[in-house]
Amino acid sequence: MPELPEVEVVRAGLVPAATDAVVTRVRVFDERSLRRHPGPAEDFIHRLTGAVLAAPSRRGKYLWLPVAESDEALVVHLGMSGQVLLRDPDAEIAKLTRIVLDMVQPGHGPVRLDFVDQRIFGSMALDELVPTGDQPGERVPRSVVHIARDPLDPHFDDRVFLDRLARRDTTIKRALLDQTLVSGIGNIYADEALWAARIHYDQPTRALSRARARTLLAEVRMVLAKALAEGGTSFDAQYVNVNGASGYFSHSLNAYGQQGLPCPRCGTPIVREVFMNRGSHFCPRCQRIRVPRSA
DNA sequence: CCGGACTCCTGGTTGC
DNA sequence: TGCAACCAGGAGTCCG
Repeated sequence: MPELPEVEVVRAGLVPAATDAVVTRVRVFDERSLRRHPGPAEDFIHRLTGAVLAAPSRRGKYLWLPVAESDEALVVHLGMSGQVLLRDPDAEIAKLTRIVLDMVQPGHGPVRLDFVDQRIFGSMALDELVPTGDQPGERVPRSVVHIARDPLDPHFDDRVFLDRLARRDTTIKRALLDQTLVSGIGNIYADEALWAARIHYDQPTRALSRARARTLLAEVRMVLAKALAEGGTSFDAQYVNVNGASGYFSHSLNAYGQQGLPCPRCGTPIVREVFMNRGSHFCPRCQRIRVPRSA
């Protein structure tokens, strides 16, 4: 599942081909990929055709391409299975392609942007850019306003995050996956960061000390940065899958999907449990729920 | 504020 | 070999 590192790899991969590109043609093969667009496909096509795109931005798992000299942006969310591919305009269109943008980039020339999405949880949409309020001049799509900054954002405020976390009466993995508290973390990197910090996924946040919360945040950053470094080097220049088809960096996972395999730290078999309708992978020895003595 | 249930969706895998 | 059931889960919404 694309999480922050995968989306960032896509964003970075799009910079040379999409910045200053003119959209010359828009094809929508499946309108369900426009579920979040406020209008019919014809509206999407009409407004996007002829638009000049600016450098792509990202917050958490959301990616957007501002439309130059306008208050709009093309918002892309990859959902569970979305991919953004840059192709030669003459290349064959793959089976699960939902939307295709033909573009011309000065210097780069003609290029085709394919939005491929098997499960159609992802989407493209045109949305209004609005000020963030806390950073002068900064704008994000309206549909992204409620998303918290991600831990790799230079304006992410550790203290604010730790304060908000401390006030939450919930469990830690639920909090990590709450994109309005901290963004960019999905199921894989939540499990990986919790493993690294030796915290059980169902640990009540009320019983999590500030020191351990700080450690967890540091591990989240490390896990994201490491995946980003690996993903960032795994795709080459031009007409490649900018989504990095490299299996989401699965070669360096310690807990996610490792059920039955020995914990890299202590050798105890990793356990998988269902939590929040998804798998949670953890070491039953290294990661135990801790409760205060008074509780 | 919190959590649970439900919805969206389909290719690949599993099980009979 | 055939086919149905099951699984993966990001995120929004509704409800108690």
